[in-house]
Amino acid sequence: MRHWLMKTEPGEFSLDDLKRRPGRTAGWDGVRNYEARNHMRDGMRLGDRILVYHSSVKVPAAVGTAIIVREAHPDASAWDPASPYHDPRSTPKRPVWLMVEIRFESEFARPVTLAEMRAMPGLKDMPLLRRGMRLSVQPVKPEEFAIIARLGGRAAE
DNA sequence: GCCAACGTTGGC
DNA sequence: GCCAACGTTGGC
Repeated sequence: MRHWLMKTEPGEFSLDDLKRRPGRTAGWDGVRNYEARNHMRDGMRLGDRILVYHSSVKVPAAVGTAIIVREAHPDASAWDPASPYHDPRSTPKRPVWLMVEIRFESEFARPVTLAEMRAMPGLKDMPLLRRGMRLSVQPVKPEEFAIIARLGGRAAE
């Protein structure tokens, strides 16, 4: 089992939104970056654990966890002209963009802020902490996942 | 194929 | 709101 971090702007879609969905699941559509797509396609497998991270907010933070419940499949929003994620290069015959489906697992007792992560020696190699890192789907080491889960007030398992 | 210009991301 | 960093685009 691998571990990942997925960014989302809570104004668009938050961990709370995920929790309120029927079945507490959601398709993670709208990823329009090749490296992120390739992580979903080549790396993510059923049961992998996700850190859900809220970006573009006053206090950016990891707020909880989720699990992959469906592996990469075509992202239909790409060929929907009405979607903000529309990309005419992608068609049902030749999909360019992919999505996974995730299910809510836990909400941290308290958010683990970016500043807090920067202060933890055990997290210093996380891509998230690198200057200018914008990748919205990133691999996370099991140790890093455990540290963050513990900071958030949740047993690491 | 190079690379400058441009648009976007996202912390601060 | 600023702006650094990055990915993408398009002229050549």
